[in-house]
Amino acid sequence: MHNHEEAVKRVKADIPDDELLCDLGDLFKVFGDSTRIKILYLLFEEELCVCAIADLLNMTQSAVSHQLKTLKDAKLVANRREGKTIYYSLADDHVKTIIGMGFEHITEND
Amino acid sequence: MHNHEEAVKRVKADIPDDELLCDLGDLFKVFGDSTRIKILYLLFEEELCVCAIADLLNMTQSAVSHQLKTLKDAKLVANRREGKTIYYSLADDHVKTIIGMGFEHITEND
DNA sequence: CATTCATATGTTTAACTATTCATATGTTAT
DNA sequence: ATAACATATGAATAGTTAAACATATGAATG
Repeated sequence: MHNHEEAVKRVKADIPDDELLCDLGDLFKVFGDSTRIKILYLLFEEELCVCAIADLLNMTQSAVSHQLKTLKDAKLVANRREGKTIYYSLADDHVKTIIGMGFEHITEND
Repeated sequence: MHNHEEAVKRVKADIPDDELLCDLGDLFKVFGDSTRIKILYLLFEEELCVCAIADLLNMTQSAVSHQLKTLKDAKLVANRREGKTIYYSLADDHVKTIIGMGFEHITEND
């Protein structure tokens, strides 16, 4: 094995907490599904009820509801009730920023 | 079913291309694994050879190599050869920005 | 209070994926 | 050329997960 001990020492000190890195991975995992990306994109425009999302994506209400739960657990979307209907919206601006950066990366590399 | 036709019409026009959204999902999928996040974080500091990364993460060379391939396919890392050794580094600044945004999101929500 | 509507949730299954193990490739030195 | 080293790759396996299906919750209405 060649000598890389110096580099290892330099880097080792600055490794963030393992739990933090796992949380980061878990957050991006939520973005890492095209259905969820689509839902987030829909909500860029305006808040929508569950069945509107299901209509727009041509998916069952159940599938959409499951994914909305995942998004809500990650605090990427919020919801409010109005009678029988529940409207979902983006939770904050990080969502747009993160997706925007991903978009840039893709479009800048062919 | 209640009436959400207006909202559906408004949003429907602005849905990006399906392929783009899938590509976006695929990109974030690459970030969505704690091992790959850790590798990227290590490379924040400086370029590293494969076995240094394996050392730092306490993983086999093979596992690291597989993940580096995934990262390279997504154009998140680049590499250069120096003799028998291959050094990996971050491909561009999007990586830092995207991870930084994810970090903010996590830390701002407890 | 029973029914209907909108949404949520538990369970199952098929597809995907991270790691391991074994092996191959490519480089340097003897 | 052959051996040793650094890395890559193919195949197998175990764990994860998205969607489908069936069912449950919770709100409005008659």
